[in-house]
Amino acid sequence: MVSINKYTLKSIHPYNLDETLYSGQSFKWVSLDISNDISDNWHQGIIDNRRVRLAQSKNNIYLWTAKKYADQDISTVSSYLRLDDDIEKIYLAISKSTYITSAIKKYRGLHLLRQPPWETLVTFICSANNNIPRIRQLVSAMSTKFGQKVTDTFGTFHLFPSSTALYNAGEESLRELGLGFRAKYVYAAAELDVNNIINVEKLVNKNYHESLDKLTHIPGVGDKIANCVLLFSLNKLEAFPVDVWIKRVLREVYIDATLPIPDSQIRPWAQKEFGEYAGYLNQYLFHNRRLFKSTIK
DNA sequence: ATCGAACCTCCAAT
DNA sequence: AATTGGAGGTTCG
Repeated sequence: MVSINKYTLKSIHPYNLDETLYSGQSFKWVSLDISNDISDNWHQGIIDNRRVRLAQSKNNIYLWTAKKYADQDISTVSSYLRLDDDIEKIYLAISKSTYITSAIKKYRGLHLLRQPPWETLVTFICSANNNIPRIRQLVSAMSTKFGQKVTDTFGTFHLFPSSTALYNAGEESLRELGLGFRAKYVYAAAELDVNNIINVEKLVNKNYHESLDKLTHIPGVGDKIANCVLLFSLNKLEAFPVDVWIKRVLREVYIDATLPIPDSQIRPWAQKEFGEYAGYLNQYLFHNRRLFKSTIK
């Protein structure tokens, strides 16, 4: 009989688990239809090689896992959720407009994640010219087909496939999963990683600009996707992905005829304007503007 | 240098 | 019921 328990991860800073897990940084969390003494709103996901269940009540994050793995999982989850970010200090640094202070107020506790670099890279290559349900579908299909099968106390599941697994899979079978033109790019990224030419896992030790340069040398990875990888997995809080939503909100709030900035200069302009935590500001701008889309396009 | 179009696929909106 | 347009972008001409 395996012992399963719920563990508490105390957050000394405000945290909003729901907003964080579904804020377009990760595409593999699912909401469970299970309720128990702790919560009726559990989320299940995989971090590295471990499947975990998380819930929140007040300022406590709850981890539901086998006792045997508790220590390891607490440490993995704390890092993944960035529980140690001094978010109040970050709020002070990025509160540069009434628009952003109102977004912070609405989504207080929304955090960036610290995800595994390789799967973040592949996921965001798959995000190009694509919609969220399909990104989720592709990530799931790649895992089921090419990821290592694992059994835990909750049943069986598949890890996100390694670069070797995707390299061995080949471009054609990735195309068969529905990746389309992105199959070529994922395959190329796997090949560069396998041959030790560009290892995204190793970029965590490099600075922002060197990592950006390396990432954008991967086919299918431009400035936007590279900045997503830098921000969501490589711990570069100054990274600033400029997508259609960010462009929209910046033009609505900051940039206009009196401050004309060409598209190509938006990212460096924003980093200079918003500073070392520009990436956190980006996440709040994005989240706020995207959830507003049903009202105004 | 800069700027559209094309790119795979799926599906919601005509 | 068939067709078109677009989706959290990048590349190619």
